[in-house]
Amino acid sequence: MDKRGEKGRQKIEMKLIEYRTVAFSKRKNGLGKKAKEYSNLTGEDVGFILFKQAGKQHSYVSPCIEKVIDKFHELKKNDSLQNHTDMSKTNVFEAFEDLRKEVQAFKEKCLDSKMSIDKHTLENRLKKFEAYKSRLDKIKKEIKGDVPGEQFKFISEVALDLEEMSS
Amino acid sequence: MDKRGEKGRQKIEMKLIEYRTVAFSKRKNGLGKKAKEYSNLTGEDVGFILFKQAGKQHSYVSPCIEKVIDKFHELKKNDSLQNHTDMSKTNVFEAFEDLRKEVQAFKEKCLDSKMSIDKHTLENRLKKFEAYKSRLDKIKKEIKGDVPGEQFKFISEVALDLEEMSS
DNA sequence: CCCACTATTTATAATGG
DNA sequence: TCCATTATAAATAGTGG
Repeated sequence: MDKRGEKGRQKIEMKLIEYRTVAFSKRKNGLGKKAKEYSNLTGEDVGFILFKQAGKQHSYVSPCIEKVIDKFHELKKNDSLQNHTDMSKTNVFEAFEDLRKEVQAFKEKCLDSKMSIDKHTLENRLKKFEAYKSRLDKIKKEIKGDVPGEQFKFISEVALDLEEMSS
Repeated sequence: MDKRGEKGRQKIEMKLIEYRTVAFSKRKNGLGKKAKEYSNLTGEDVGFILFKQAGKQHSYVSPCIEKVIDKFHELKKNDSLQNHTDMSKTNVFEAFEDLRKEVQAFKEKCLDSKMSIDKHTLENRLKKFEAYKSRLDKIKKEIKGDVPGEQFKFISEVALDLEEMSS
């Protein structure tokens, strides 16, 4: 008998659908799996954030990102005491977005031949980059021991329910 | 003739491999596609970040996250002038991670029956949540008009080359 | 990097527990 | 939410341009 149309995967139009908790859960897991595979293959660390809109079913926070952020704060304290470096950032994502901006600005200055960078500024920038970089290394090293059974890759996820508290 | 083993997809072990730029590019695109599909289906906004390690081939920044962050800064200025609200956060990811922490702390206080929350504190918290929420709404509204051809969903990506500047 | 093609693997929709 | 099964859809490794 012809089983087509009865069961098995059916094509889904990519538009907003509701109350498909099982399907959403599978896709969220799939997204995490793909991110982890990409990370394992390339060596890049991957983080992602889900912003949940309305009063949907639930909000979810993986323990992994909590751990990374806690460690980040802990190391921030130690670094500022020991090295007197600028450790003002309070969030891994923010710190690295900040670093990206600095790298970009630095590149632009280098490419602009009309403007020469003085050595003091250059040294300060490089110091800051080194500080951030060593902090990431420390975080990765510290977390590695806490995550049992698999190679540490920075796969993290945060889901927020934005409406939940204000209604 | 038997074409198995000659071409077509082969199984790949999920460990670090190098110089597979084409394969990586395909997987990065796939990751973005999956994130966009998830976002379109659920209505949640999704952001992800790639932390690139060593001096690999390239670093990539999508224009989308730039636009969101620029808009965030622009609205921050306006909000603080017009509403005198606390708009100290300088980064979308940081702001929402911060919000998540506040929500969590608030929940814990509510569940702790030994501790009653005074109305003044409660009102201040709700005000702050409302301010963040309206800012996200504004960002989404503003960006929507700038992204041609598709429904706005917060799919953003940042790749960093951490080693590039310090070597 | 892009595109296109093919053969295969992987993800997942539907369903039931 | 989890697990399992099945059939199909989608992703992608390998290759060449």
